[in-house]
Amino acid sequence: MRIATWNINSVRLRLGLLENFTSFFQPEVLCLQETKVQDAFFPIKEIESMGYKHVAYIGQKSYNGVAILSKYPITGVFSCDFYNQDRRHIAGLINGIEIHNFYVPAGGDEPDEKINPKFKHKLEYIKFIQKWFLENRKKDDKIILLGDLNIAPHANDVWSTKQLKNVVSHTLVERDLLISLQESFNFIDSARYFTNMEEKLYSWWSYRNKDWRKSDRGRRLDHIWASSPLEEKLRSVQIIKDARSWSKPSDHVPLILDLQQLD
DNA sequence: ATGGTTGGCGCCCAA
Repeated sequence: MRIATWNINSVRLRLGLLENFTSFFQPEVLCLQETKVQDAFFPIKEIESMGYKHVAYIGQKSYNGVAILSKYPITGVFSCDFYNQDRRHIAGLINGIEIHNFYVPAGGDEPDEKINPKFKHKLEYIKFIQKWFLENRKKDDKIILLGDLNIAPHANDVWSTKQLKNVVSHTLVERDLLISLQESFNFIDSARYFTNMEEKLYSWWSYRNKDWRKSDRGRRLDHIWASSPLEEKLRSVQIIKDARSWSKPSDHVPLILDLQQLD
């Protein structure tokens, strides 16, 4: 089974790119973040015509919004309001795996929770996710946790760990919280499972860099984690870097995880 | 140290 995640930064604006991506890479399951559309206006017909007959989505006007597009049935769909009314989470069961799609708050500019409520929100959001999994799920459940987690946890998940140490997404408090969430539930960081820690890995390049490929000031903000019962099923991970140079791109590129056919 | 760009919406906010 091929599972992908992509912060698409407006699903309606990028239906053409979505069509190109899905027809070329053929993910059976695709999780989107920042759909930026209310449910009444979600482009369900267009997405069904791309082959995704099972779609779960929850959105709001202008901001946030998440969706799961699937070629297999989705059951038990739910969304947690972890903190406020933001539409940042949707989950469902597909082929025996519970898939959790997250859009973690970006956290604003100032990495100080005393003066920046957005940063406080972000830290609390990660703690909330951790608490929820520890209280509601077991480590031997088959779970995929993926999405735009808006944190680059390791030194080589950013272009310069020194220059970004006080930049929201790579501060020590964020990195520690994300790694704590991962380790407390024995989640496997699938991209790092297949690529050693010394190698740079990015999934996001700012719109503000004129020549993003040349400067290559990226960050790995998007993740696909698997619970330990899925370890033997992990086959490969791809980060579709070329997507950043498509016409009218998202600032995030898709990640793809291939799992061995599940029985 | 600063500013750079994008999307959605509506005359600015969030990223």
